[in-house]
Amino acid sequence: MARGVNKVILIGNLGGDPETRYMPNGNAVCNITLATSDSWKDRNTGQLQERTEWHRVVFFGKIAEIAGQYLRKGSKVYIEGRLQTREWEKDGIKRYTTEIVVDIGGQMQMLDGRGDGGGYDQQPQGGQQRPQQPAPQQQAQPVQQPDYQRAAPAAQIPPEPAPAQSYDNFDDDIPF
Amino acid sequence: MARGVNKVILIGNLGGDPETRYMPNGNAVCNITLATSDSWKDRNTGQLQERTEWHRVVFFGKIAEIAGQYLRKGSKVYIEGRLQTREWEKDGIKRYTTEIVVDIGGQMQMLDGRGDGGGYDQQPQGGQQRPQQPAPQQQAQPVQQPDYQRAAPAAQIPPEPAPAQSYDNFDDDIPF
Amino acid sequence: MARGVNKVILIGNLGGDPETRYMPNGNAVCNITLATSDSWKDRNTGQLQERTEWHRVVFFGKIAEIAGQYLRKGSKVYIEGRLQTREWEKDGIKRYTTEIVVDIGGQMQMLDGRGDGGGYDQQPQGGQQRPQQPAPQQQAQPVQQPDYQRAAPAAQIPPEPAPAQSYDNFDDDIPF
Amino acid sequence: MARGVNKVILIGNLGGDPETRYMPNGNAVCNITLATSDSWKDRNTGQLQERTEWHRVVFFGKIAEIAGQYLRKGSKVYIEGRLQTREWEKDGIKRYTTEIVVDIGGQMQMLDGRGDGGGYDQQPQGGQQRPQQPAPQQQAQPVQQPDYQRAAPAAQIPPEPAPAQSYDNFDDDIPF
DNA sequence: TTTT
DNA sequence: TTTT
Repeated sequence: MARGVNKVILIGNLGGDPETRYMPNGNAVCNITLATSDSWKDRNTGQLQERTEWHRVVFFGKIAEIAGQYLRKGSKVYIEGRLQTREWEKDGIKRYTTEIVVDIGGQMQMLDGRGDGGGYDQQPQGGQQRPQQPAPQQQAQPVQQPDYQRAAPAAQIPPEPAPAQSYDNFDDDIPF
Repeated sequence: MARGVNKVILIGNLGGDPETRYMPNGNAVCNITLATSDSWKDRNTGQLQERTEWHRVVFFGKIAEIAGQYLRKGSKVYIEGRLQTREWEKDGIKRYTTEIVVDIGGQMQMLDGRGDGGGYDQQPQGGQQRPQQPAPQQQAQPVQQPDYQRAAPAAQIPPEPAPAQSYDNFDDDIPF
Repeated sequence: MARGVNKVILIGNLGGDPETRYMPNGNAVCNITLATSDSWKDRNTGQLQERTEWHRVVFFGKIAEIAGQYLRKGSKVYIEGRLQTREWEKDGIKRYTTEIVVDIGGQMQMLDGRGDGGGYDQQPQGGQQRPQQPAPQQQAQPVQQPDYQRAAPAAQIPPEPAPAQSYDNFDDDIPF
Repeated sequence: MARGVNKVILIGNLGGDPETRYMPNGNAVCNITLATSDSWKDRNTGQLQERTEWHRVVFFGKIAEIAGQYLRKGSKVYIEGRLQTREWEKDGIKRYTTEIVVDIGGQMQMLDGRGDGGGYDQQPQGGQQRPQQPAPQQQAQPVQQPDYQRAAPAAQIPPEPAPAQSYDNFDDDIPF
């Protein structure tokens, strides 16, 4: 149940390799940082400005395993998740960090054509090793290039023809 | 698995009561039409123009049951689904209809404060009756105001403090 | 120009009245906090859990004026913006706050049927007064229930007929 | 103004080269077809199924010129637009076609790393020639790899640190 | 810390 | 008609 909508959609590049860890129950958690960039012309100087926004993304569960396996530093990726802010403390001072959580309700889509992470290598990424005991059923699953969050579509789905619209009789009062 | 993203987000009002039917296997299918409206000033005449777009939305599965149960003509609703075009034939002529499919990968959120459909009555909606034999487990589920597609969130969730940003030292070259 | 996508979509309720201020150049800035809620059943205890996520939303420009004018504590609203993290300092310690920025590239949509803020009163909201000198042209604009970000649509817009799909010949291997 | 939300987000590949035409007033219109694919395992046979959905996308205005210039058959692209259904007639029979309209309120983002269309060549695309008389100002604009719909961001935007969350004390009742 |  |  929910009262509200909390949705984040990002397309960006990884600032570093993903970091995957495992919880005591065997569930995976994978962290990445994602850069999205804007550039615009300064109104006064006319100079081209650029600004990069960095996002903290955390994957949970099966999607975390695949993120850790296929993404690499530099990978371009589509992310759909939700905003979540958590509290932490340093030197007795409370701080807050906002993350984009991607779990069963989210989506991840690699955008590097090759089907790899677009990164440096394809070795299973380092970091904390998966505990061997728990959650053996997840290891068994041969994870291919995934989707997540995609139900099987309905029965038929033919392409949709129709003549291109004629705009010849349009006047100035139209679509833009 | 998916190679691509196919997402539709709508907020609008139902043009009529939902129509729910059941497939041979007991699964529910619910159809609604949804109106979204735009208005704008004609560039030439300066007159206020209005245009309503009508969308065909089809729910599948458990979310179809809840849509049929809670939505009514006039209800305001948030919909998240995917585009799908299907072929059909009339008088030997092929036609195509594009619908917004909402199933396990989608979301529905009622936006009428009361928690009912915002519509005329609250009687279980008519139309085809659910077959009594199949899928009895779904009848057992006491469906409250639903969400769908929402995993249990992470552990803590504190409000987030921070002073409002000072914009006093801003010049003209900013956010807009 | 952009290299990436940075989009946030929220539907929630305001935790308090909006706070509007004006920058030296006359541009408005409006801050709100928005709550989105999730509830779910604890897997172990079966108890219903609830968690509220609080979001800091900041409007800029014309949309800030309308947000400040129409939204109130408790208002339900649809927001489309982008994530942005800014640095600030307290007691010599750097902190970071993530906000959802809504400006010309974003959207706001009130979801309280009445067309008012759904809140307590309809008085022009207090807080910092608008400076009288700059940007007088914006005061002149009679702001109705707004949209933003909506181009005039194309010429015609008929409702769309088509027979409902027959699912009678479906087997178990379908849409969900 | 709008009463409702009508948003489509697609990531897919072009089925053919874009077709650009110009309206009498000099405004560009560009049509593409976009494929999004799903694959899933048949529940009964266990076989991998695939289904491609084809979308008709129409760009208007400046974004149409850039789409026509940079996109090619096979290009991967992110699209944000709105649903619109238009009526047309053939043999005295009314038909309806649903398109995704991308104009000033939408967005386009090329996802082929190279910065070209990812397609076959980079020659200015054929089709109807732009009329030389009207809208000369648009020809003057040196269109680079665009964004659209992106306002200049706020003043500062530093990266956001914080220690990675410790999940060691988590039990089974968490994020997924 | 990414990318073009 | 695309892509992997």
